[in-house]
Amino acid sequence: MSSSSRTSELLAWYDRHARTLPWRVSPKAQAAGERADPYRIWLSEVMLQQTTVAAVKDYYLKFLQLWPTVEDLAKAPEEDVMKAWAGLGYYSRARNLKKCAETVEFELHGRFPDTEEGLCTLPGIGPYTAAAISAIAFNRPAAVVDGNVERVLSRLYEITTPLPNAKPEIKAGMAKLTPFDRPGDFAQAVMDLGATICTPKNPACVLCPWTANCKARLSGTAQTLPRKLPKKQKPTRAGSAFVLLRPADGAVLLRRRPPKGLLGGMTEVPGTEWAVDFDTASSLDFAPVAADWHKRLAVVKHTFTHFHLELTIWRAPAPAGYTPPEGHWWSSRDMLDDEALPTVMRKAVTAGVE
DNA sequence: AATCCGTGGAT
DNA sequence: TATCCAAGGAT
Repeated sequence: MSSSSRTSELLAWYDRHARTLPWRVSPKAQAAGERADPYRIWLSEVMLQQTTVAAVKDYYLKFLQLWPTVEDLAKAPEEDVMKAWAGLGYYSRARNLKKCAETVEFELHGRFPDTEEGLCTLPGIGPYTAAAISAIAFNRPAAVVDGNVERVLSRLYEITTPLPNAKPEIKAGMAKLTPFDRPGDFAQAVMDLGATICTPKNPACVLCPWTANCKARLSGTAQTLPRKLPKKQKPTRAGSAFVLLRPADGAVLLRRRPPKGLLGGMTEVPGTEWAVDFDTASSLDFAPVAADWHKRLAVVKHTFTHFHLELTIWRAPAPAGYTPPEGHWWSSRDMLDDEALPTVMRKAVTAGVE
């Protein structure tokens, strides 16, 4: 079995089973002359970083409607971009998305680089995304390696070296397999295979176009691959959040988080620091204003990438004559949906007002 | 090199 | 309920 034969078998499978996705130009449409738009491919790839297709779809369509071209996005207020991204997570992606759009529009005459090297210099574009854009949007034979490809190839070649140590070997294997003809379709084919057939648990090997020459399948180890280095457990941090309500209409006091770090640049209700050894008893020392604070019964629980959070929620009506300090503002109930509130803060607001 | 950075669905 | 993990990148 030559690698070129494997390649054509998978492309034939892709011609029949390619998923229909909003950002994808199907093999049939390509045959009819339609070409991928680099802006749309880039936008989808950034959104898809560490994020499921299902979670991305609505955000992608919303972004495309708000900003149909890289010029539109480059000229948009960053605040609007953060609001549109709110809830999707990994908010540095949104800030880098905006920066990248500005670079492409104002320094590169509105055109994305077509090589991996050129793409890699742009904010928010790393080795995976550069290869994906190069292959899918510009038809260049780049070796695209994401989590799906790592899983599929570690099984195909029965690579037992744990990730991430196995990455160079997998990258080399993908480079060997990737054809000069239809490299973008091939990359998407391997990713579709990983997403629909060669899944982490209970892979559907009987449906796989590569089943006959998959080493792990033949030796019965597919389920156990890829191996991964053990990850350390998450500590639990605690803190308090303060939901201050404007007596007249119930508007909620909000403020902006610092531009970098966790939830950087996003909107929040005022709160304490989050720490493992947090002392809830002293919470009110950190309240935005002296008021008639009452602790809510429900504690908001939320899990981030590297820690669990238990957030105690306090509520109070704003004292007479209170005006929001610098960097704070009132958000009326019907405006809350439009704020750049990350999910944990939506939970906090909900727990505070209900 | 190791750590930081969200979220929600599947199991 | 707890864990995994999904089209990773920046520092």
